[in-house]
This record gives sequence, C-alpha cells and structure tokens, in this order.
Amino acid sequence: MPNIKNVNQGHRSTCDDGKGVRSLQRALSLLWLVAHEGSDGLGLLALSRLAKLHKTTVYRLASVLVTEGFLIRDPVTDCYRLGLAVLDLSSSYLGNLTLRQEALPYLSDLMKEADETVHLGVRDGNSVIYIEKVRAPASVIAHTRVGQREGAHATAIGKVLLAFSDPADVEEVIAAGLDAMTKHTVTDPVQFRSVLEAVRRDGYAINIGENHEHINAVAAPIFDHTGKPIAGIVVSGLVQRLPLTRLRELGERMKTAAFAISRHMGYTRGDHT
Amino acid sequence: MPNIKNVNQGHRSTCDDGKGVRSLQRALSLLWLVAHEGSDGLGLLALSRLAKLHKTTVYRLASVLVTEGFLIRDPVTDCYRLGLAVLDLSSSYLGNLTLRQEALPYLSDLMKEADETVHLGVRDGNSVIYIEKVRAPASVIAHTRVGQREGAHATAIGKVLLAFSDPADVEEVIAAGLDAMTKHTVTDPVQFRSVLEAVRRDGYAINIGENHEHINAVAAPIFDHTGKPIAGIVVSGLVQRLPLTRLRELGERMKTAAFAISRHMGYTRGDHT
DNA sequence: CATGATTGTTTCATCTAGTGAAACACTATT
DNA sequence: AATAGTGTTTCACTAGATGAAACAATCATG
Repeated sequence: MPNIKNVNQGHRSTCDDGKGVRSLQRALSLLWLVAHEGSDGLGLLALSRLAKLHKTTVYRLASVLVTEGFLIRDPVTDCYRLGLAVLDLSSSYLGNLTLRQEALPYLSDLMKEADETVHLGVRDGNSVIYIEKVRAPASVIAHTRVGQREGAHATAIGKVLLAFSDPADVEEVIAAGLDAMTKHTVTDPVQFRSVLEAVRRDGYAINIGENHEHINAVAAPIFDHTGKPIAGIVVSGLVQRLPLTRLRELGERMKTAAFAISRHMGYTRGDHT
Repeated sequence: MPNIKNVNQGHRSTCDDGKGVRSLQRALSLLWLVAHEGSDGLGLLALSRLAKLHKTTVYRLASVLVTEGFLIRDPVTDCYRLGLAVLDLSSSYLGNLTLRQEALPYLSDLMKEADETVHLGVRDGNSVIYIEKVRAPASVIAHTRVGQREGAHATAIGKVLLAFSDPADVEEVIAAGLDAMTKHTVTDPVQFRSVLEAVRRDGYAINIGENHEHINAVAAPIFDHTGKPIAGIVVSGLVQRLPLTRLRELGERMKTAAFAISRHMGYTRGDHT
C-alpha cells in the first residue's frame, strides 16, 4: 500500500491531547504564555514561536482573546498582555467562595492578635494558592498576593493540607519532587512523611524558613462537611518576630479559629481537643 | 442571479461577530455565563440553554475548560464553576502591573492618614475596576474586592477618570445610560457634564452617596507619560465619617499623592498647583 | 416496580470553519 | 536603497468542530 497520503500522526502540537477542541486548547495555552511572560508582553512572532503555532493562527486566536478582553494589545509595542477579563473572572470566583466570606472575620481577628499577615489558601495539586489575605500594618514586606501560587511541600499551609489529605496525594507531591526552596526545605521523602505525621499530631504545621529564607509561618487546616481539608489559614512573618515558641502559641490559637471556620463549612465530627 | 447558495446571514449565534474563531468565542462566553451564575454553578443543560448552543458542543468546550483549569466540575452536583486558573491569571495580571507596585506605598500612607479604606482602580469602558485595595482597620464593612466592577458614572474614581479622558469617552458612557444607583446618582447628562467640569477644576472628584446610599468617597487621577489618565485612587467610607469638608481636605491631599504616583509612571508635564 | 422525564456521555457522518502558505504592508536597520 | 523583521490579509484545502441521535444513568411519579 504505497499511497499513504496523510499519515498525519505524531505531530501533535503544543497541548494536543488528541481529545478536545484544538483551537480552544491553543488559545488557552496562549493565555498562559502571555501570563508568564512578565510585564513586557509578547509580540506576535515571539508568541507564535513559544506556542509553536503558525503566526496566522496565533494572530486570529489572539485577536479573539483581545476583543473578548482576555488579552490587550499594547498600543505602542503591539505586544500582547493579559486583559481585564481575567480580573473580572477572578472577582467572580472570589465572590462566590462562601469559604472566603466566612473566614474573613476570623482572619482579621487573627491578624490583630498576632500583628502579622494572615492568609487563607487552598491546595491545587503540588501547589498552594492564596484566596484571601489580611495584611498586618506592621508587616514591612508584601511578598504575596491573592491568586499567587507556592509549592505545597515548602509552605506551612501546604504541609497542613497534605497532612490531612489522602496519602496518595502526598505521594504525588513527593513524586513531583521536593524542590529545595531554601537550605531549610525538607527534601527527603522519608523525613517529609514524618513531618506530616507530626503535623497530624499537633493539628497545625510550622514552617521555619523552608520557603523563604527569612520567613516563618504556622498554619491550621479547615475541613468541609465531609471531613476533607479544603483550605488552610496561615500566619507568616519575619523570623525574628516569629520564633518557635511564638509559632507554637499561635498554632494552638489558629487551631481553634480554623475549627470555627470548619464549622461554618459544615464540619461536624470535630474533636478540637 | 438566482443561484444564491449560501445566504447564510442573520443567524449569528451568541457572540458571532462573523470574524474570528467561533469555538473560542463560544468557550469564552461559557466562562462568562458560569462566572455570573453565582456560587451554585450551572449544569450542562442549563449552560447550553443560556449559551444557546447544543449540549454536545457545550460539553466538549466545557471539558477542555475543565481540563485546563478554567472551570471545575462540582463532584456531587455535576455543575460547572470557575476554576483556579482564573485566579492564576489574575495573579499574573496584578503581578505585572508596575502601577500597582508603585502605588502601593502611597495607598498605605493614605489609608493611615485618613483611617479609611483606599482603592486603586482603572476604567474600562463604562465601568471602573479595582486593582488594589488597602483596607482600613476601622472600616466596618468590606463592600468591594480587587477585580470588582462598578459603574463609572456613579463612583468618584470613575468620574475623575472620565473628567480627564477624551470627551468622546464621556459621551459613550452617557449614551450607555446614567443608571440611578441611589437617589443621589447624577442621571442627567447635562448635569453630569458640568459635574465633570467641576472635577477638572478641582483636580479631584467627590461622591456623596451616589453609588451606595451610605458611602461617600473622594478620588484623584493618575496619569501616564502621555498625559492619559490611566488610573485613580479613591478613599471611601461611611457618610458620617466623611462629611463634605473632610472630603475636600482629603481631596487636596490625594491630588499630591496621585501626582507623585503619576511621576512614577513617567508623567512629566505636571502642574500640580 | 415499571415508566417516563431529565441530565450527562459517546458515537459518527457531514460540511463548516479553522488552518497555514503565501502575498502584502509597514517599519526599523544597514 | 536594500534588507530584515514585524504585523495583517487573502485564499484554497481539508482537518476537525459540529449536532443529531443513540446510549447511559439517575431521579420522579403513578
């Protein structure tokens, strides 16, 4: 059979899973590329090179994204940047999270008590993403923002969520690699598992410069009505302001706050000691 | 010429502009529908009804959006909800806004001085969208969030941005309708134009319960290097805490802060009086 | 318990509409 | 002036998105 016309296999582009609407997948990949490109934006050709798509295709997809507000085109440089639509969507997302509303007063209280910045975050695979933040007036630095991601294994909130999650999830995170963020990051799987064991025992997780050299933190888990850990609260600040004893004090305090929020979320079988 | 084969006009679906990648336009419209549906989410059929698309189409588009993280599917109700990807993107968006970084310290200072919540916002057509917020500890209510939209014509920040924008923009906003948000909203085009005139004279805009019955506010504009008003800062709070005299005091103070930020953005020809 | 209504998923033939090459336009750079 | 590097438009082709219909699964209802 010599007349093999279109063998046509094996040349899947950027994000072809074989299944799905290709143009949509491609367009979404453009969004990620632009998002991760920093504030300078990306020109048409640069974008098409990164996406490994023909420039015409990128041009049309991006044009739609522009008219829909997901991208904007810098009037002077012709570069693509993220548009306001993404803010709109995130606003809807955050506004519909009842967890966030319920937790907010507790976060404020904690912030006042600890005089440190408090975050509310959820886990998404190997990373943690912040959905609310109450900044302490005293906090000199603002190293985070709502919507930001950080590695789950190197953060207090990530550890506390993993500790109470399905062990399979933990193994996935370990398999993905316990990257060293600082010299204090726990990178050994065996040690990491025993850390989580300790977290389960304590009911809160502590982070001593494992993610950022000069930042300590302590986190407690929030559970939903099924008993799944759906989110966590975390207090973080400069090491000199948060020594171990302070972290342990706060940890106990945060357990009760987290438990109170859990109750709002329908958590019942709570023995909060 | 009787053989008109494909007349093919007039049956444009949801967002067909004729030009562009239809599947992408459709998928994006799904995002908006889900976003505006509140926390309950939308089932497949409900979504296809709203989008006026066949359920199979919605199914496939939504499936891609789910695998890409833009939507999630509630495990119990099978309803579509916004996914974490939108937070990721908004985080990138906010992180790349240098305006936001430059303005933040000024916002904090203003918050401390006024002891009221301060917002940074930009205009997008007929609405204003907040890109940063510094909450005052004293503020009892939190009626806004980053990413939220409000009508430009009924907010101090919207008015201040319009006042220094192209008059054509103003007319567009007027044409879109000056909806009454409260009984204090200026709804008469003639009166509205004279209000903007006053704003240009003062250099700041005041809002007396025009958007929310019990909220007053005062805003000042930020300009970029081309002299275009790109953003505004606004202080808002309960009417009893922000009487007119106070608003005017703050207005002057905010003009200088806004001017300082404008300078960071490359604004030069500044006669900040 | 059977029946029917409602929602979600898969399959498949049809032909729309997304694709990419090439031509075009425009601006820097040499 | 020539060349390289951009962004935009056109157009023929057919890959691949589409929607009808069948299938599955769940939930009411008589």
